Amino acid sequence: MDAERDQTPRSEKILTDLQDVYPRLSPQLRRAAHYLIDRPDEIAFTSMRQLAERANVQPATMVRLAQALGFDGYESLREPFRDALRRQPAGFGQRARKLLARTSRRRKGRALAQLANEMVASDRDNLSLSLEAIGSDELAEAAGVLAGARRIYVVGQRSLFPAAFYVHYACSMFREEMILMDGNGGTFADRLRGMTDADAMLVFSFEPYSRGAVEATEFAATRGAAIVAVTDSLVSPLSSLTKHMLLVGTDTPALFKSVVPVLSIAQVLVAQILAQGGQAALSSVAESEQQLETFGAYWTEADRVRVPDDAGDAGDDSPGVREDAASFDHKTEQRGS
Amino acid sequence: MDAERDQTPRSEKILTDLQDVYPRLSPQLRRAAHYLIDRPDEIAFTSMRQLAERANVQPATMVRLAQALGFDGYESLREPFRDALRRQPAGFGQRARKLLARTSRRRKGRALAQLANEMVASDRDNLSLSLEAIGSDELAEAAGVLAGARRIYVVGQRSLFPAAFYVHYACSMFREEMILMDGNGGTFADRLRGMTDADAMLVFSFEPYSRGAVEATEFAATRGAAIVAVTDSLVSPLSSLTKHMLLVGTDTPALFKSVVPVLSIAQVLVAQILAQGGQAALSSVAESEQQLETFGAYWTEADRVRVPDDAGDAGDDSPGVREDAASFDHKTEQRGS
DNA sequence: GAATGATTGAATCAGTTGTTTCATAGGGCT
DNA sequence: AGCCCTATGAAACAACTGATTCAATCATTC
Repeated sequence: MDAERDQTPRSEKILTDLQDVYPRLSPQLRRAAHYLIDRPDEIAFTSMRQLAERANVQPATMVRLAQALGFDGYESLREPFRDALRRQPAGFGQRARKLLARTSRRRKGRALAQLANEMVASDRDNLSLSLEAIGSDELAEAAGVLAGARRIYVVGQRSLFPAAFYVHYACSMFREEMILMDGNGGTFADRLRGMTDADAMLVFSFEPYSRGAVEATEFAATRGAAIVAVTDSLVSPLSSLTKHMLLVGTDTPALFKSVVPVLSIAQVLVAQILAQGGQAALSSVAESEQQLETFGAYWTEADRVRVPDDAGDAGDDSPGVREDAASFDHKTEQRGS
Repeated sequence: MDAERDQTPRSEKILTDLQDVYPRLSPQLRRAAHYLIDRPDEIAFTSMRQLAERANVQPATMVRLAQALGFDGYESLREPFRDALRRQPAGFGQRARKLLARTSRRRKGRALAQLANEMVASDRDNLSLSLEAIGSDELAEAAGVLAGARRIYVVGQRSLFPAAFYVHYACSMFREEMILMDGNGGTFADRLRGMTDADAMLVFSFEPYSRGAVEATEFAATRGAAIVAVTDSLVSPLSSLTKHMLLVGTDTPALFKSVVPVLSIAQVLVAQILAQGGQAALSSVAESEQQLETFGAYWTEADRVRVPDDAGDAGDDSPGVREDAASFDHKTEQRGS
């Protein structure tokens, strides 16, 4: 009884079993299992229906999943998770680490580990500081300017190209007339043609300020376009060109500056532009996603290689599927790959 | 560490409050309170009726006790105790839903400001959770694998292309044989030619997993290349293909998933690859930067626009900045430097 | 192309949930 | 005694719980 009290809670075993059985589950059951695997602790508190809703699954599917795992029903599946949570509120990370860790700890790893911790910690700090410094009002105003523009030109070079790309990509899901200023084939400046004062430019630039970004912004200023600049200093070359300047921090223990705060702000901008687009924007997103889906851009569960016989795909462990789960054996379907 | 960011859960406060109020309670309420004080964690899971039975009290008494403490009812009294046990920070999904409902209200600017705050807040949470979940040891090991490879193929599509681009860009500053898998001109797969088991692949992929990323990873696996996958689930299609899987969170109140944690991890990886490159890598960075500078890639102070005709003063320090920056004054002081 | 069987969605079930209501019981006060 | 007010118990409530059933759908095989 109390043999397994210390080490491995029953819930852990269930989760590993779940992963083993996963490839043999039906699509709908997979979706349920997927959610359960990602958020194991939810099941302890959440009711079947709520959980099903969050996993985009019929309520009954949760029961079926539980039964497929050899339990009587949802309630008995939930019990172990409650127990596990009751005795020790350990971190979600512990589990992932346990599952994946085959680490032989090195001495050298210590310094690296500390670097990792410090970098992430400073990103955390930067995030809150940046938003606080900018002020959400100003942010909303900048987003409003962008949302109201005819076209939005997005500029970001080198390490800030990711931010520009992200904004362009995300906004293109619900909005036309997004222009990303990449330098593909040396056509950087060409894109600026046709810019008017009805347009807006969103520019990301940190020190050292890349020439292209600055010049593009200057050009936009002469055309009378509204400019929103995400930059790192009040005396950045962009500051004299715009009323909407969003200052973000970049401090990090690492050699390169951190782009995390920029991307966070970029995401907020996108969300606010989206919000100002109203219902039309939302349905545009849905439409875009659906289009991508029918286009086959996404990998689907149907593409997963199914293992007909016993074979743990998770690795060399072969932790042994619980015998109750043997009820999957008859489901030996192999889909077209 | 700061993983214990809840220094004082609300549930603790409730318990001390309970003890304070205790003497003023009626006999029946005391009995209920007594049981609650002795077994505080029971309330998180047990139903009102069951709890009442164990405490030898009427079911309604539990409600009355909750109300006596200032809560709406048993449910709202239970919430803090559940939160305390919960591993993840309080309900992302819940917050998102609340936010969505709120957005439809008339005070739009208010909602936008709150959206910004909550997005950044959840990014913050995601950062620490992700690093904790991954574990710095594993992170260092993954970086070691990449650093030791002959070539590094970097894969990331759609919203995760920023991460791939960043890693490629940053690592190219100190390392050769970096290959970014962009789809420029439809040449996505072509880049994989020549991959051997001496190489490594760094792939970013979240749900919905883009087909190209998965297929590229599968190909790399057949070639025997080392694979480091940054993904969002233990049952992601990449999980069966690699030993080095780095799990990161993506929760955000906004419509799109957050890429911030991914980029943070990407930065850490870059820093660690750089660190393992030693002095040679460092000087490579310096060299690269210098080369960029002489190449004129960066804007310099000498390039600052002088105000030619209007508003007389054309001082070379920072003439145009002043008046525009006046509107930012209050922000400046908050931020410090 | 029809037949088969697994898989799914919707409706439905009895039981339980948290909460409210109401009537009774108790105890202090004039 | 009377009255008033709180405390308590019991019942009723609507909403929700987990679970079951059945028809429709899908993919596969003959």
